[in-house]
Amino acid sequence: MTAAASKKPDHVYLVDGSGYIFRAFHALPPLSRSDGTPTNAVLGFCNMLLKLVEDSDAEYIAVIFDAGRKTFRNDIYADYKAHRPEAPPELIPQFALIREATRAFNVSAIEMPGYEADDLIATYATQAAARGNEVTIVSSDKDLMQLVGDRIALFDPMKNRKIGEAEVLEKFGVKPDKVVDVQSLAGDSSDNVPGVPGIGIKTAAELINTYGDLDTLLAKAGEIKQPKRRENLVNNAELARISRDLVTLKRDVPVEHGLDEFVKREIDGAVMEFVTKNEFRSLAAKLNARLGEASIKATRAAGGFTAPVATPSAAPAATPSAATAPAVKIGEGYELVQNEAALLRWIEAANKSGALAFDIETTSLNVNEAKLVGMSLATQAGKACYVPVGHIGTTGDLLGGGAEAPKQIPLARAIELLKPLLEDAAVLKIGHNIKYDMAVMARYGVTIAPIDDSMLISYVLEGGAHGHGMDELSELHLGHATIKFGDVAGTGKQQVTFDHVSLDKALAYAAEDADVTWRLHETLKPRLIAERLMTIYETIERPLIPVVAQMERDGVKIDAKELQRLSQDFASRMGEIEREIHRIAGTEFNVGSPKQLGEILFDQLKLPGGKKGKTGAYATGADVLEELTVTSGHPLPQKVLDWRQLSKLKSTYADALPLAINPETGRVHTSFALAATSTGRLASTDPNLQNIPIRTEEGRKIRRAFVAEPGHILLSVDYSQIELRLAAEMAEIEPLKQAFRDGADIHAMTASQVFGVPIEGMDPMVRRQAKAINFGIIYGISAFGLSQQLGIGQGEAKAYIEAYFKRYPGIRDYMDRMKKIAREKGYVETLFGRRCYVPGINDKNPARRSFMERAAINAPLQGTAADIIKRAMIRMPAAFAAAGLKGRMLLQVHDELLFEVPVAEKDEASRVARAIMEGAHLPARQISVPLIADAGTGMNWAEAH
DNA sequence: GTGTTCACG
DNA sequence: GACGTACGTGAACACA
Repeated sequence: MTAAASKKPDHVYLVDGSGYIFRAFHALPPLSRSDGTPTNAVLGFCNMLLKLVEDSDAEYIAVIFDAGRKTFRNDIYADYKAHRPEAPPELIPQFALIREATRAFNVSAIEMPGYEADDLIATYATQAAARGNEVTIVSSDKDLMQLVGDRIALFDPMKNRKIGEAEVLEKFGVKPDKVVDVQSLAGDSSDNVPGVPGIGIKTAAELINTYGDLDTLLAKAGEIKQPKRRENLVNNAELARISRDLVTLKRDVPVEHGLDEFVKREIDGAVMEFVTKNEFRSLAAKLNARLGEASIKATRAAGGFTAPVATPSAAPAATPSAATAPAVKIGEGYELVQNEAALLRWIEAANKSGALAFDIETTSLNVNEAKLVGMSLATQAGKACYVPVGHIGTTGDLLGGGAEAPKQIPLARAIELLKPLLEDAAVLKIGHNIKYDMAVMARYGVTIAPIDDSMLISYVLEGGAHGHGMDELSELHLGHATIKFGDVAGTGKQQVTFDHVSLDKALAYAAEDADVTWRLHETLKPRLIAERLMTIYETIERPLIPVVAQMERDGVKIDAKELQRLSQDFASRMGEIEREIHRIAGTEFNVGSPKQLGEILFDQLKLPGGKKGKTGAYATGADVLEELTVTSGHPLPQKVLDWRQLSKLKSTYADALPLAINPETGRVHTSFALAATSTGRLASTDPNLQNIPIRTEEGRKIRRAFVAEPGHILLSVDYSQIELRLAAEMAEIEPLKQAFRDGADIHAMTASQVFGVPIEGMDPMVRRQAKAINFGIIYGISAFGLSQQLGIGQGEAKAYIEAYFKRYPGIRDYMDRMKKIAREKGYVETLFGRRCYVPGINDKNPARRSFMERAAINAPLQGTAADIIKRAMIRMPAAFAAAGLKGRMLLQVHDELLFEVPVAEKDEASRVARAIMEGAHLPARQISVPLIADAGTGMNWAEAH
């Protein structure tokens, strides 16, 4: 035994497998294998286990599971855990997989019928502590807190923090040995432990601290002053005792396996089979590297090499202390940089390494309002620092306790020192959503280049599979729970801006972000080559960053006065309509409440129909109200529709947009999200300028408030029918392609081909139906969808689709092909090779599956169109410059680009923009139908369109 | 925080 | 044939 030989006691890790799976399942984004089996919790578990095996000082490891729902506690109290809902269906297959994973990692998986995992953990922890071992229980279950002691600690793998005596005291208000007493009184609604009514944790702790323990308290319950509390305690003493039996963990379970069986074993090749089967690509890469390393070491050792083997990470791994295990690497050893000498050392290190991860902290997520508070740098995994430049001390409470502004390098000086590095062409700057850092730093006169972006790399690799925020990716690829912003700056009303955060907290948070960014880059960048996605990243996503950043910075001019006039007009008309609605309904109610409206329409007025959705509320959407106008002839639904339109226009646009005007520039600066959609499109937020009204006359009034500077005009250039053209191309619909080449009326042609009517003198209704079919093709047509769109029966819709397929067999082939590819690979591809993941394509729920199938059909079309306009955007600034144009590109709305150009440039700018857009696919791809872009100009956006 | 509704492509 | 639908977004509001 090693225990006797070494001074340090052996370290035993007991992992609460059942607890982990529930928490990981809810904390991690949904992921699944290409056969549809969900795997998010399994991947989280594997990452956690790997870290434990590789990075901790564990001598013994076991994972403990619940064997079944029924335990001896049900004999004590039949309702124990009775309220527990059934596990969600996506979780169920993961239980078995996690046991499988445990064995694949060569770790003991322990369970025992009749006992909960918690009891087994209590038993083993007690045994191990008794023989002098140190015990870490990996779990965030508060029920295990009663076990904490000198030799036993908890480690919360989701929050990545140790739970010792201090944390238990914080949670329960008592030391670990009294936790049971507090729980017996307070009860636990999630486990259905009754406790004493009216007593929560706060009160329970107060009582136990006064009386010492539960028995003494119950014996002296009569002395308690508060009458209600006294009565409850006296009457429910037995309930408290039963509760105690329920929450007290059994430390003497007659276990079948001894601690010695848990001795840590090395991971071997068996694990690869498991991770491959479950399609854990980045984990496989990590394991491959480690297994390779291990086998090299073994070979060298066998060959008698005596020289030390160099490891890739230069820093020797520190021996993990009990306080921080098992997450030793991320989050440790960061440096707070408060003087120039220290900063210069980091700059030198970055120059040497040729790359640095860079991240800034500011007072706002909004680029234009953000003030720089600090910068963090990482120059290798685990080597990171934080440079505060704008901290203004902490705000104290009423008793004081606030702190003075801390020592830091003056902002201007820090920027002066860092600017050459950030602009150095020989040093790669890696950021996570670096567009933000670039935009803020640009305001301080720094132009960051060259760049890489770990968020966009992740987006190119796995767009549509999950989100790409740093927190989520850290969990996914590094198995590390990052410190959350709310953890350092507070949440809700107490949240403060980062300049008020204390330096120690700021260091831990900010330096970790740079460290994690570095590691994500290290993990993900090589995959771009391995998975043949480097081209998408290097020719589309990365070059788009500065282009979009410039558009955001330029912003668009808005006529606030005009919007205020519109708002007043809308308000007065809404008031009139509202009075009429109340008069017709016979009661006053909130027209804006779908619930109240539904009750008025269907319960009170007894209008026909009235379908309740899954939440039990009547549906009152526009389609329902329009239908109701026809079927009932009642005037109310139309009034509500009118009111809703005005209400939408007023609150979302007329009132909100003026508030978004930046006082310094006098313009509105949206933010384009580069990694938000599953298809490659951009998304616009804060405010969303991609959904400014245009379809109705009232709505167009809003668009008129988007104006050009004096001496300028707005130029709008949009692709004509781009997705349908791409459908013709990608589905090889020859007649459709020919029609586009001929510049024919595409919908009339479809009508002619499908319904067999001549184009000359065609009924507009017939053309309209054909148009709906053409749109349907892009969306992954369904009989139901088409019937809804056209207001016809499903049978009729089905017949149309059949006719279409018969006429154009290519489209059916295309649809089947996309579904097959999505099922087999989990993603579909655009013409340019962008992957669009379609998770859930193999779902056993047919509704969800159909949904994902239609997404798989649509994504290559929508995504290719997105690729093309992005290529155009990237070329636009240079094309304008080459033509001597001063015009600026302001907005992108999926198939449209909006420019602001000097009046004199009107024609030339239109010509250049159209040429760039129409040739954007070249030379990378040839498309056998022409891409057409139409240009329009005007004093405002409505005129230009 | 979730669901409904509606603005856009 | 099941099951609930056209694809992709973001913001405001009501309600829990």
